[in-house]
Amino acid sequence: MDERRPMIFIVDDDSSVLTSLKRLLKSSGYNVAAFESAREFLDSDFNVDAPCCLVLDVMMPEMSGLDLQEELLSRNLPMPIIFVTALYHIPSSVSAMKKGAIDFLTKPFEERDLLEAIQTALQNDRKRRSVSEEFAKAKRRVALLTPREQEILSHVIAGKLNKQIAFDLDISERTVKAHRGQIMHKLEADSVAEIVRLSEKAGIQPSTSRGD
Amino acid sequence: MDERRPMIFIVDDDSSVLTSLKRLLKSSGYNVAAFESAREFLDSDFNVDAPCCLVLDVMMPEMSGLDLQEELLSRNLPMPIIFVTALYHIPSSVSAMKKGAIDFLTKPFEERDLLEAIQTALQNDRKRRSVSEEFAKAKRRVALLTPREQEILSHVIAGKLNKQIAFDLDISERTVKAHRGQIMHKLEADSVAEIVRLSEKAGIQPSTSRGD
DNA sequence: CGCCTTATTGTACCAAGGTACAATAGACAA
DNA sequence: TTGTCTATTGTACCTTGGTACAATAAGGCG
Repeated sequence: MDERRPMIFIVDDDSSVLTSLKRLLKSSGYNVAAFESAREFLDSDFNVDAPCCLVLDVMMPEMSGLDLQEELLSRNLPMPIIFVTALYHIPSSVSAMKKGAIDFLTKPFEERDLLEAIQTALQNDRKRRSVSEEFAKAKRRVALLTPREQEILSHVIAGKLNKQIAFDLDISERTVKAHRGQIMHKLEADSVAEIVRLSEKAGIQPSTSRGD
Repeated sequence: MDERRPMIFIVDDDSSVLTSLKRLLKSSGYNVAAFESAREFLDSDFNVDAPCCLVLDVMMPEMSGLDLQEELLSRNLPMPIIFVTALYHIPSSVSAMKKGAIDFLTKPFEERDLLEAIQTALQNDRKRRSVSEEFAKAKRRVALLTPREQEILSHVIAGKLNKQIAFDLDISERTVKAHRGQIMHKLEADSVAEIVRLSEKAGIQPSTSRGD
């Protein structure tokens, strides 16, 4: 369970708010990086290898907090966002929440609420990271297989007999066995059950009777 | 893909709003049931077997829309909710969204926005129903197995050899084979891959080497 | 041109899964 | 008590999976 210290990014065009938030979060034990604009944040290296989240002001010149959220989504850069705003505009808050924001706090807000939201956000990010790591690991494993082996794999996890696979691919049963041996070895698995689960995590679809 | 006609529930203490919403939604082709209070709705038979959602007013005497949302959640009665409100209160909207509301519309709202939200809500409900039906189906299948058979099953989907299962449970390999045959037959499966997938859907955990 | 990877196949053998044809024993209900 | 369900086990046999011992052939690369 060794884990890097969580990192909180803050983006707010009001430098006094930025400073006080920074102080608050640092004193709460977080690593903090503060930015005065969305652009500045986007140009930074926010793709850190630690659980993180973004505390984001809504109203900012040039690129608003909502724009930044949109930008991160379209670039497929997952980042839990906690909005803070002095603007009381329900459609904004609803839109932000629909797009996955963790919370939407109106200034002035309780420190406790922000810290709680951050806890939630970090927990989300940890979860997302672990799921995505699981997925990547499974993909890496499967990537060790040759295309032909992956083809055989999709038949194996469909529960087909070697005989059937051989027929489907028009090769000998012996060849299927050879590939299958390679698959089990490369995936470091020693049962069909294991490779079924691994394949599911990797998103491999079982072949449907007809050649896929 | 035969499916019952979607059902929209409306709860609003303002009977004129209720009437006009009812008319709008009926004319859009939905079945509609309207209620003047949360309590009335809760006392009704809203557990229909069709995709549905709830259009819910926030401000109501006795039990507010948010209270009703909370009540449904705590009773584990899933129902996509679209809030409509004349109250401009961001924390309410954020809270509602955090608790899974589909949308939170402020009056007056565009008909189009409501209809779109309803589309989304119904799509959500269809998805939820299909997932939950898949789950129930898998559970029903597994429920056909005797406790002992389920025990064997958890070992089988862990990828264990009959020999190992026999050792773990201190029975003969022949007995394991007998149970295994029963399992395959009752689950109408003809490969380990199939029962691994079925078991996953049913939430059966593979046994960890030690007797579970 | 050799070397490596990949795909293919063969023979032979053993281990594992599955089943047909059984029997025994306990629990529980009609 | 009798019958059914469940769990258990045995013997014998066949199928399937897996592997050890290979060999052949095509394609890419230094």
